[in-house]
Amino acid sequence: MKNANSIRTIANRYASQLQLCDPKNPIASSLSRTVHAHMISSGFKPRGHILNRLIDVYSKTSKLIYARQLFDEIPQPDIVSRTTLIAAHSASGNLKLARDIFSKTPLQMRDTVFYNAMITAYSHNNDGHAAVELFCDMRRDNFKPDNFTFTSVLSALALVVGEEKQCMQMHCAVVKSGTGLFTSVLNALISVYVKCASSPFVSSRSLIGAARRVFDDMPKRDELSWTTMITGYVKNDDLEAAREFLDGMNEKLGVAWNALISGYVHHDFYQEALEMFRKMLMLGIQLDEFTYTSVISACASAGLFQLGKQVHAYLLRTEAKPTLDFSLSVNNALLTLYWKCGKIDEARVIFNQMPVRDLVSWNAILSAYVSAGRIDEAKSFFGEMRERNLLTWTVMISGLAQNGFGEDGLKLFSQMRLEGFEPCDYAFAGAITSCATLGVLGNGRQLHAQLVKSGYESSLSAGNALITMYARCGVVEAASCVFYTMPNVDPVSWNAMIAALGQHGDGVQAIELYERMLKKGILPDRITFLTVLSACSHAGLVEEGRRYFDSMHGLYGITPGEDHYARFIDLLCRAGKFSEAKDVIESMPFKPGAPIWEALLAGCRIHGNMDSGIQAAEQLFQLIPQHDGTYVLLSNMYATLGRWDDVAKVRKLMRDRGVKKEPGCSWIEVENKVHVFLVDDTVHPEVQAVYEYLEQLVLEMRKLGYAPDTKFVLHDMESDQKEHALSTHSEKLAVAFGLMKLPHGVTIRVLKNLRICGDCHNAFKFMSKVAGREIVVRDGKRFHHFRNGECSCGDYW
DNA sequence: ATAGGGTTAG
Repeated sequence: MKNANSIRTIANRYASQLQLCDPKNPIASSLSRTVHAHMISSGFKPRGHILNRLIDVYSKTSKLIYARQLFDEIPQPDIVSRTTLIAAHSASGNLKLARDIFSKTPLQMRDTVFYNAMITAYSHNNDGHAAVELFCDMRRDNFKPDNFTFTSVLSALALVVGEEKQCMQMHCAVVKSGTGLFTSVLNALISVYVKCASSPFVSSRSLIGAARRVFDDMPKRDELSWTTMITGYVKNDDLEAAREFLDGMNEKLGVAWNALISGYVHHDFYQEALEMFRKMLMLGIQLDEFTYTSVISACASAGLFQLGKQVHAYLLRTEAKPTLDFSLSVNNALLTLYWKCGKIDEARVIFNQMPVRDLVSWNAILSAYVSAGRIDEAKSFFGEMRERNLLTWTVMISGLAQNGFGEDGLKLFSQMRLEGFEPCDYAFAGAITSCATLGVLGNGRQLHAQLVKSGYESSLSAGNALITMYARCGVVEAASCVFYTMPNVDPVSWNAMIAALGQHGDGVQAIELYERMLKKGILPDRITFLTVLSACSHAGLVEEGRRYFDSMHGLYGITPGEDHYARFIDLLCRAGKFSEAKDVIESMPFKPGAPIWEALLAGCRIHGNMDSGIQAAEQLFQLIPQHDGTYVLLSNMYATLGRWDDVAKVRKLMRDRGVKKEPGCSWIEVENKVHVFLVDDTVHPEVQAVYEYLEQLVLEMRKLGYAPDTKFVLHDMESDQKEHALSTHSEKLAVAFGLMKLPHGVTIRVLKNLRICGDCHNAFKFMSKVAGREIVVRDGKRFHHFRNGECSCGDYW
């Protein structure tokens, strides 16, 4: 008897000692260990609620092993200890062990709390379906769900909900169960409605309305209720309603303010975001890492470098000791601020100094190098990365594509898949852009098919990339097909399609499309004008071009940049309006740079306007003496005038100055109508010989009855120094007729790419098919005749 | 309950 009493006293003492082991208490872990040790040394065997309490404390202070040990020593664990351990395993993320205990527990032993623990376990580990399923099992087995059950299952449902019906069913169940007065249940219900509203297959308005009604009918609201509604409106793009709610809140809760600030930032309302930040400061609302990261990110997107730095400085001054997590996210935002404001090296310094870095930090620096076109650094940085995600690959692929490394881009795209990443639509867009820069239609088509197969058919970014790809590969029809079947288009799509038409010489159609865009109420931007001006220039639409140029500032308030002026001048000069072009140059608000003089020189070359041409060339020699294009243009201008001595002089000048001719294309006009594309004439030091040869060919063309306005391509196969690919056609000049329909740039890309592959034969097959014209390739005495993708050979003369 | 990397058009 005495013994039993003393044991009870001891037990009570242990119980109260364990009461002190609140998991929030920093010494809880060691204290519980001490108490437990004392039990063992004094021979006290914990049982019942003391044992459960011990298990609970262990599991909540990340000493799960001890908890499990204790549990395993119990011959027949009661329902409380089982419940406790399920919660413990759930907290450590081990769903399997939790489910083991659950399934080994006989039905007659179970109770509602036990089910609640398992439902919560699923919910916390993001397995919404399992949680909902278990909830159904539980009701089927006649266990009565309580308010905790509903809170758990609703938060699980919020993870997976996709249909309005599910929301309504659960709502009914809540009402019937009589738990519809609990704030926590109703909060969870609101969040179910809100989450469902953001799913793409439902009408968000009616669901957010349902959430609103739940909110309005609540007997008691807490901070969470308000915040859930506010974030709900933010997520459903109704910032005004969110703002109304925030203003209706009595308490000024930082979380709610942060949510709205982030909403403003995501919708590009940077001023509003910053305004709220100022107000928070004024009202003395507690700022936290979320506030700082959002505000710095707002500054980054708005290009407010100084302000962003000030916010950071304020943070360092006021926050006593930011935790590592805190500084991580803020530093990540800071990295973006720096690189978006052009301070790439400074961003790298911050990166190096960061105490902790994560993938976000690495991706930010990768984007920095890519955005600056510093591809070598981007490549080596990418190589250093130990961990990569979809975003990493996407940034690198599109970075390569945009900087002219299409082949590398495609290689990386397939490597990415080999490493087990399913490309998202942005990744596809990058790969498609790679195809566009290479002019490889077959590859592009394949990607298009894969894109559709992966379910990204209606993706905006991929669609826009496809338009450009098809256009650059010479199939405008496919480009317009993509454009007209896209479910959603944006200004980028319009620009891409206008450019596609313009590049193909369909200037009138390009302009018509532009007019249609205006009628739809879409505002042109600076890129629209670049494309429209090029299109006019291409089609010789001087009046229209002038009108559009004037409307830029007059109607749309866009100040023309140097690139716009350059295109306008190009337009005027091609039309022979040199005096007007000079007036424009003089009226420009800035000193003319290289693009302006290049446009002038190009026009002079076409019209044989020697005086202005030389003048422009001299300016260019001063501005960019090593630029090969100037020499080519100048020598072509002399060639147009038949002044072969001067051509030779320019060539000599080029050699003396050590200017290397990049492989590429240029063209001259012979007798006003015949265009000749030259690809890399470095192997012909005597350029005169080439031109004489051309003249001879023109005569031959005439004899053969070709129309005098036919464009043809002169392609030197041998000139590709880096390649081994000396195919059958490699040593001679190849002349291709009938490429009018292929835009200049495409011709270069296709030739270059196929030449790299060493497959000239297929290059011409390809072109004959795409251009829909016949191509004749000279190869010594032999000729190859390409027609509609087929080839026949014969003797030339 | 709130935050921090990306894409497409010239």
